[in-house]
Amino acid sequence: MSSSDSKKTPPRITSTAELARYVGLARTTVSRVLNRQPGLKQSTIDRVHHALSETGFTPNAYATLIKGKGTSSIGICMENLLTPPILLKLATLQRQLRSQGYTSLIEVYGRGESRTILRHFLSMRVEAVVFIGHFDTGELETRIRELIAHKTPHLIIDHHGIPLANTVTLDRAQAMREMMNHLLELGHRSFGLLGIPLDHPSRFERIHGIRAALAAHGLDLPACARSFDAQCMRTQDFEFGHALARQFLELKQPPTAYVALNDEIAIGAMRALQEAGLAIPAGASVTGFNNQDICTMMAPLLTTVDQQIEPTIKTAMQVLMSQLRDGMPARPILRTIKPELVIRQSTGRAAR
Amino acid sequence: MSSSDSKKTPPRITSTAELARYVGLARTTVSRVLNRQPGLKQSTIDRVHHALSETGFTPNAYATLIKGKGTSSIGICMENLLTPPILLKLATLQRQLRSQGYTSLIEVYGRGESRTILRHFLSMRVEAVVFIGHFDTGELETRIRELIAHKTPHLIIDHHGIPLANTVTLDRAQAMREMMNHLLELGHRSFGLLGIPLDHPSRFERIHGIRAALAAHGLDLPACARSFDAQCMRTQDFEFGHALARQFLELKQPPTAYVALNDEIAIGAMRALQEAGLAIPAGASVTGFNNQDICTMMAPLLTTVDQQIEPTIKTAMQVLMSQLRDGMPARPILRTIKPELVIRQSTGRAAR
DNA sequence: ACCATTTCCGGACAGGTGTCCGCGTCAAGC
DNA sequence: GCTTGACGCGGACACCTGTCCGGAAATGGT
Repeated sequence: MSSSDSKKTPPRITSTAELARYVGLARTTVSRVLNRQPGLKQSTIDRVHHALSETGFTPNAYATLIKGKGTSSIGICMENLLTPPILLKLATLQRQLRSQGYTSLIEVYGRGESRTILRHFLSMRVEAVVFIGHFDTGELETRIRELIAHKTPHLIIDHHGIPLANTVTLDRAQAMREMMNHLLELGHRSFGLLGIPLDHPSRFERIHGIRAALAAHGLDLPACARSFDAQCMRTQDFEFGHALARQFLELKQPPTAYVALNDEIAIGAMRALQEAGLAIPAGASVTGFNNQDICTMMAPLLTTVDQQIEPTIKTAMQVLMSQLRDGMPARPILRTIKPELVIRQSTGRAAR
Repeated sequence: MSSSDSKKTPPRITSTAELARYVGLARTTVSRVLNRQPGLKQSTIDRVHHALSETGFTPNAYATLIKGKGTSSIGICMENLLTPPILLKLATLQRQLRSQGYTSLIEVYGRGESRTILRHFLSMRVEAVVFIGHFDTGELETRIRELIAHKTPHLIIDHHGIPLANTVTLDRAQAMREMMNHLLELGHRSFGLLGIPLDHPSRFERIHGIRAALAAHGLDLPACARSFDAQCMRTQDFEFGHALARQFLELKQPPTAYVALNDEIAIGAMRALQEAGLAIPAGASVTGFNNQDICTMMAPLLTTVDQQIEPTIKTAMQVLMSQLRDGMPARPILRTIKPELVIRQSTGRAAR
């Protein structure tokens, strides 16, 4: 009655010692099997493996990782604002990290929680921290300073404007320059900016690109472009775009071209314009940003800017891996990704 | 030269012992401060806290969690297929878990990787595992069996059809019944199903609801509904819906109402129908599923089904917490969420 | 039966933290 | 100057795994 009743309920094993007792071996022997050390009889190995699959035991990861010899884990932060392109980046990054043997700790958080999150990451001894998406610049900069002081590598994807941070970001100034050139060549001279305030720091890059393109044509930004966004309030993007466009339509001289912060706002605006009886692009041109799938499902198809997600993540991995290999760089790394203008049907010759 | 040069570079501290040496206290004293034990002078506490913020030291989580007495962590699994509603659920769930003191380990994986992921979770001693979204049923069932054998609580959100699993899911049969009733009352008698195969197990629920509604009106499913999807191939949903609708338009008698698996497919189909010169809803009705933001940006506004994400996650939390408190239930828990039909403009009286 | 070799045991240590306990120290009160 | 109490010190143990090492046991061959 000692060895024949184990067929029913394999006990719950929580340590290698218990497993060793269960199969009648020494703890060290079991450990050697688990770590594929040589000098073991095949029958012993099989015996352990059998018990392993029978009980579903897994060695406690925390015990192995105490020694601090590399946890092989990366912390990834994102803000609550989950948009499709950001998520695509997340999934791509996690897959590539896993293929390199790294596990990722992901935290989605709201404003003011970043301190807690970062402390959690550090207590988990992550080897690097990645931020994806847009954040509160001040809060983020504080976190970056802490990471640098802590000598933990970091990387920011898609948030430009923190000089001391390692950054991989789309060249949004270049994107806006190309977009504006496209519109200028079509004869547009008055522009409505949707979701892009003229003076908000987080949109500095875009405004800079717009201004440069206008200047190259001998035009002045405040004279021919207008924005209704006092500050950056991004919720319910579709509705937001819709409301903004309606505001523009109340002007005596509405703009002939609308440049939106993203595809959702552009689509909302398109709808408002169409509701007001304007044909697109005959009556007004509209441009988006991000080139999400939905752009090809609108009538008309939306002209937009492609984010180049694959190259972005590829570059991000390079920057990350080089830091993990060689340690933190002397100076912050900045890599910009070239955007790609995607011209479809929502832009056309200016009326008049 | 021994105590005045520490202003420049606070050393990198990696253990409480080092921190204790740094502030000139005993390791145990520091530990007591960190764990808020009574019987300590305020000045001592301040001294430690100051050094703490100065060096940015965080206790090694792995060392504390060795003992296995509750890691307070939950594993969350999702498939590569990241859709907005699924992500909204993820973010909501993670936030609620955090407010209850749990951290979440998130893994986004592709087919065939679930075994590795689950082993990782178990080695991290998670207290429960949550699956969000749609999965390969066979693979998922195997994982659930392992979890049950391992006495680890689990929960599946939004994947119906595994009897032995604890499940929280939208009542999709009910949703389809209501939707079909709506269409039947409008006079529709021939239906095109988009992305909903008639015999695929993962769509069983929906077909069941559709069949029930038809039967209540004395109608027969195969006679009046048709689907072109041989199997469940979901990539590029917009394109998919577009292609499916075009296929239907080649029939001699195209259906008067189209019922889509989700909003994206419905939008793609709407576009194909409109391109073919059909007005919606005058020429044909189209329905979506999920009630994503974009539904209100289409012309016409899309009739759809709301997922009730808040109640879903609230229920999920209840099921999770009850398991964590009282242990695994004797019988699997099944909670269904009542959907809400959202009637907008894309459905109308049947032509003829 | 003896010896050599393979294989396994069991003890030991390290790694960082939490906790308990006895003892030393220091200051305050009498 | 003594007692008393408050507070910090430092040793010890536990948690679980990986690894090393000497010795014991089993196995194989002759």
